[in-house]
Amino acid sequence: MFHQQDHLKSHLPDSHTASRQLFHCQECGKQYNTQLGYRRHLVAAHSASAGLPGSEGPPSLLEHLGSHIDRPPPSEGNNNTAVPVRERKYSCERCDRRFYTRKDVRRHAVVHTGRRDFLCPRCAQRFGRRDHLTRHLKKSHAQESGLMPPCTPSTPVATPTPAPQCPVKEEPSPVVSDMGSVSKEPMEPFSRDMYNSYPMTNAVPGMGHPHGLMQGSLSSSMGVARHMPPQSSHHHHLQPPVASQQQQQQPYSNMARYQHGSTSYPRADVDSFLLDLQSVPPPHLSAVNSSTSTSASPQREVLGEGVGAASDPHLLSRSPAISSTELSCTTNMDLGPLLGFLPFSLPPYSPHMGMGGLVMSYPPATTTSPPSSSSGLSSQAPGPFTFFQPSQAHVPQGPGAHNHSQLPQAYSSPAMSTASSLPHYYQAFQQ
DNA sequence: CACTGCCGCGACGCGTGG
DNA sequence: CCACGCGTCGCGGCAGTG
Repeated sequence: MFHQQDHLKSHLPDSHTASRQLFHCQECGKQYNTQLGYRRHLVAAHSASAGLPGSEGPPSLLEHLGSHIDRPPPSEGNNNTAVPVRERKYSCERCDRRFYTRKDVRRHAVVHTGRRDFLCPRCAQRFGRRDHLTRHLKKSHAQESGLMPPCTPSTPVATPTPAPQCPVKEEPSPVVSDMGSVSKEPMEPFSRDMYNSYPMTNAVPGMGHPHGLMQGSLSSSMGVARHMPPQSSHHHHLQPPVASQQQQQQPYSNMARYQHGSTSYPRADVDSFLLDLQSVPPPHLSAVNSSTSTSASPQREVLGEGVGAASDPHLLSRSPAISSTELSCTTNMDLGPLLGFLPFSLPPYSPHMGMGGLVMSYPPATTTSPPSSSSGLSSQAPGPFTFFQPSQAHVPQGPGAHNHSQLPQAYSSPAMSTASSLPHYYQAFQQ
């Protein structure tokens, strides 16, 4: 709703076209989707330094951040302070940032890897940390889920999936490349190594790198379907100058909007996409996984199967039986792009998802539920969808059954076999 | 020591009032 | 067109637990 016409005008170009202008900070190279954002940045980050010396050129974002972080805290300023100085003895190999604890360093690694293994089952947003996903769910989907924040143990678990988290192991997220641009140096080598195991963009088309997705189905389903008038669909292919440059790293056409700090896809876009998705028969999903997840990307194995697969995620993920059920639904549509995309970026937006393994119980009310069904997806989709599955490990539980014990296997892939038993963070380091 | 989750801060996108 | 305020996300610090 826009009360003024000019508001609508300004809204449209900004929010629904890929061709919108990007604002580039000359000093640090950061990009902004909005002029406001750019201005704020200038004020906050460079107003003071405008006249200051010291800028030896545009520092990378990480370096820039590091400069702040490494700066001794106020109390630390003086060595003579009564308060014992706490030192950050653990430093990041990739950016020299220092942390108080080792675990902080590990967690920090996500910044470099750009990995976002935690996928929101409800909106396809991805997060690099579990707690971020938790927070997101609580804040953004609390009411939707109606029940509660999925994460809460209190959740009545019809389905053994208390945890909404769906670690999607594997896949370099769009952010990664973004990160690379931001933190030039440290990032480069690292990310490369990091993703050796999973070829980034083109190597494995089937993998459905998010980018690919964006270009293909996603873009079409997203912008075109709802936000954009049919004629404007071409916007998705337009590249902002900056974006084009990035495109090498990130195949997405729309990348520009999605990168930059926040990985989150514009909600509106996501919503529309999801809606679109709903309109599409779920079957494609199944098709996808068979083609992509299992074969194309071994790594991206299923995490854990939802309820059905609970007993044996592995089986589920590859189970022919399952696929057969899925196949029954398959259509002839060329879902390649979409499929590829799905696993990484979007969960099938349907109630089914929830049922399957997601921790959260979605309101059954979801209007458009593809016929195929509820039982279907959750149980059947071993493929990409499994990503959405809650690591059922959480559920049943016992102390023994815990993420780490089960998920890893699920994740395991030839390439990452060693990582399988490792915690998420460790996996991030796997090379 | 590892892992998880909460908290606070800073930053950005977006909608809206002036 | 500009500026403000809100909502959300990224990130680091840190406490709790096993």
